[in-house]
Amino acid sequence: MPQLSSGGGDDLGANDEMISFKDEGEQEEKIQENAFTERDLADLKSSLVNESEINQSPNAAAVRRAHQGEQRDFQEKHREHLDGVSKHQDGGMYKTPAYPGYPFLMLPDPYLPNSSVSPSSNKVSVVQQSHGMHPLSSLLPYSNEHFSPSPPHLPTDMSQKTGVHRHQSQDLSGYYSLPPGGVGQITSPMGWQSQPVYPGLSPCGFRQPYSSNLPGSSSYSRFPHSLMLGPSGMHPTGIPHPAIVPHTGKQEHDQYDRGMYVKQQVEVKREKEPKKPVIKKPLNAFMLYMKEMRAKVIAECTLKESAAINQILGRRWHALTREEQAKYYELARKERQLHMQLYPTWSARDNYGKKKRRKREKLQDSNTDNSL
DNA sequence: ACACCTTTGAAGTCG
DNA sequence: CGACTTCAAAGGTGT
Repeated sequence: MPQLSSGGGDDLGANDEMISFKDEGEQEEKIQENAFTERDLADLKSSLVNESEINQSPNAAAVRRAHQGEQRDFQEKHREHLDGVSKHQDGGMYKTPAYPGYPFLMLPDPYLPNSSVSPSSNKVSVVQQSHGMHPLSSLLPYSNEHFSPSPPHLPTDMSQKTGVHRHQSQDLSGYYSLPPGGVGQITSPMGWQSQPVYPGLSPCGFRQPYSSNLPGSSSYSRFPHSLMLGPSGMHPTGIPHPAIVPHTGKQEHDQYDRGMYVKQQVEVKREKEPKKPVIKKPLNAFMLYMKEMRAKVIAECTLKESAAINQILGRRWHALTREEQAKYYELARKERQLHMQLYPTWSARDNYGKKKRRKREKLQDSNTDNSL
């Protein structure tokens, strides 16, 4: 498991099984397509192999359905793909320009092992613009300069655990023009608004039947300026902060993904006294990947159960190359940095006990039992 | 209404 | 320092 945060020693460049895909150009494109198909087939195989173990879970039926759906889908896709490959010259299922609207990945990847990564090598199938705007759009404002100081393969400031200080305005100001006073007027070139930055995009040739699923508000920057937020976590501009959930007793996971504007405005009216907003944890690499890929998996597998989807995504995550994963690790790292910058006093501890209260109570019960 | 499921990774806690 | 726990997203499902 590649851990970029593990001190930079991770030899992301030391690609073992994927090294054979390093060819450039069209050849690589074809090969990557094949790789994708093979990966999916591997997934398919593993799903078949793992079926017995999956059956043991309560979600077995759902998962089985998921796998069957995936299997069916993959088989069809594979068939199509084979046809496509034979016809392929100007792009098959995964055309090169499939990600024209994903600026972040269009950026050079100096933090990747092979900074020579060509645009085509960025054709991470996972990174498609299925949303109105990329969920990680908060990171779009990051400039290349931010990446540059880091070693080609790993940033030196990866040591959040060891050395990252909460205040890194110096660091951040490199790509966020921070006022002396702190995180102020961070202006994003993309804006946080989910403008149809990539209008009509249908990358990867994937159908996008999720318009209802992907409202315009789905991808605001996760961490805009908290300091500018109003009492309800609302940015003065009217843009809510994705990491801040108005405390409504129960945390709304989808607060920022589904009509949160309206929702929050209604709540603002309803709630007269400002309640303490809940600042959520920054998403890790896998969470970012899941967020990105969920819709795709749903489309492919006609699944809805998140548990099953997450299983698939977990397998696909492992099937990713290190380079592909590295992008998400880097995004996650930046999310954490930004989170730290925006909420210097926040700690993950703050949200402890808000979800698994029962477990804790259970533990406490057992403790008290022991003490008795 | 709310916990659970399911995944990985980060961060917190504890011994 | 290692092992363990909790939370982050998501939405169907079960109580």
